[in-house]
Amino acid sequence: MNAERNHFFNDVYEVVRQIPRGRVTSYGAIAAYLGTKGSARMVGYAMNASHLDESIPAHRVVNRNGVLTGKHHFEHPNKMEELLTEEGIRIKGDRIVDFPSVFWDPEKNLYL
DNA sequence: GACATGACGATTT
DNA sequence: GAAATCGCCATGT
Repeated sequence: MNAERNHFFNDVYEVVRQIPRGRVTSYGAIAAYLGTKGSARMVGYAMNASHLDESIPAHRVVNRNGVLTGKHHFEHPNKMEELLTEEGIRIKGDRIVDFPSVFWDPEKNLYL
């Protein structure tokens, strides 16, 4: 069948899996890394479907503000914040403290 | 196939 | 500096 159709989802999942522990990245960064093929929204959309795959640390993906926009899509709204805190990331409200410091850019750490 | 929606982002008001 | 607006494009109805 058309594996090409899912190319975007597949790529997004792969990049997300490469995120080191204690780091986070943004939807836009992933989209930019894959190219302009998909906008940041598509990344978020892909993550929505990621709930089918347990291997995807979706909690390490936040929006460009460092806000846990997708926490409500987890098993429990607190799960995302909890997981990040476990990895040494401090959360204030729904926002990551010192976000640029824990930000992981695939373009700077991954080589294609 | 038109209409509405969405885990975003950048720009403008 | 917060709120509103447009652009992005796949997915569901």
